[in-house]
Amino acid sequence: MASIVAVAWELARSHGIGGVTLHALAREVGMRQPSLYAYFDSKLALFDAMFADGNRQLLAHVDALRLPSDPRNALKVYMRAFVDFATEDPARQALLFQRIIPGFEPSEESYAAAQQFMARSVSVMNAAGVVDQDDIDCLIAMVGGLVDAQQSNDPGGHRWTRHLDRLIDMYLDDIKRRRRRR
Amino acid sequence: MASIVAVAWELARSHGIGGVTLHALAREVGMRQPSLYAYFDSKLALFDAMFADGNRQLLAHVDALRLPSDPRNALKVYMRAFVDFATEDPARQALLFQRIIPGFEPSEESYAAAQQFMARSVSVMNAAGVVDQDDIDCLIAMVGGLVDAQQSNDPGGHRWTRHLDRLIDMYLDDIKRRRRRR
DNA sequence: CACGCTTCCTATCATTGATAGGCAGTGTAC
DNA sequence: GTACACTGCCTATCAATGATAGGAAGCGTG
Repeated sequence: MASIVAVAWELARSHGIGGVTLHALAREVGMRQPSLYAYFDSKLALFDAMFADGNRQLLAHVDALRLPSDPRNALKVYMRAFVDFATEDPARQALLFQRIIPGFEPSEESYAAAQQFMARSVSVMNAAGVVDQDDIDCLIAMVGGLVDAQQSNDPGGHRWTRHLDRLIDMYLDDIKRRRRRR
Repeated sequence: MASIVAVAWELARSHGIGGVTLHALAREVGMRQPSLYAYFDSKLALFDAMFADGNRQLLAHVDALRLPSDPRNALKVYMRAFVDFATEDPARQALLFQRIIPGFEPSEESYAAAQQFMARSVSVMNAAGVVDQDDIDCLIAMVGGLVDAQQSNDPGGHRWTRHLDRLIDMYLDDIKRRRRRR
């Protein structure tokens, strides 16, 4: 089952996440299309497994980081790792962070992996002084916006993502400034 | 042809942009599915027409605004109008601003409408002191990130979009500060 | 050996986008 | 007034794709 998911990722990388076909996937793993239904109840179930797998990859990616002791730098390194991960594989990014697949909604179980990554992110943000839910929301939206704009308008480049550190600095400074004002 | 596009938008609103089917669309306009090919060379051509139509709607929406004379407030009102437009109809937002449709790429002609909106946006940003391409990019990414996060995590709400004005202020202030520093 | 379980197969569907070819109505040229 | 062409829509049919039904081969256990 894990190897089927791995082959599915290969297909997604070469033909886009929407170009993954059960017939092609079955051919690639040396089976006939109906046999895949022994492993996945539906095509959406396959995507669900891929979603969970991708989030586990992401978690492993950020857990392998050696974060600087300075919380602000740690946040930068962490977010940079996320941005790199997201822009590295467009198909994966599409499945994990966009609503590309019509009708796809991650299962409770697969969503847990995503929430685990989210919790990890929040702890890094907290350490850097991003504590309020509003600020967490805004920072996430900003980073997501960078990734999205990068992917949509300049795939493979860094016209947007190169501003990541500056935007983080700007936002952290703004938080500090607001805190001082109170 | 315009009326077919209008019906297609209705279908998109009720079943999602991915749920638009040529058979259903034909039924809705009182024809058989193959007859639609007299108006659109393919389903992607239909989406292209919808893309152009949606961008014209957007352009009309922002052109109808009476912008405050203060450039900063004008930018806020303008961006608010955009955010409202984008979050108002998820299906339209998906077609216009996300890469939802596998294989869909707007035609040169339809893309012109999008660029027209972009040019309008840039002029409003310019007036507010957002001049460098880098700053324009970042501001667009931020606003897009808000819309995206809103749509994905809290559709119909305003948990993210309510921070729009504050983020604009923060970014404009940052530009001013950087300018002073030079 | 008989039974049951797993694994994969063949055959077949329904849906959907797309193509081929035809037919009725309408207007125009001669 | 008849022939012709053009427009607008139709029926019939395809190929691709996701999904289901039912069966056969292999394998282990009692």
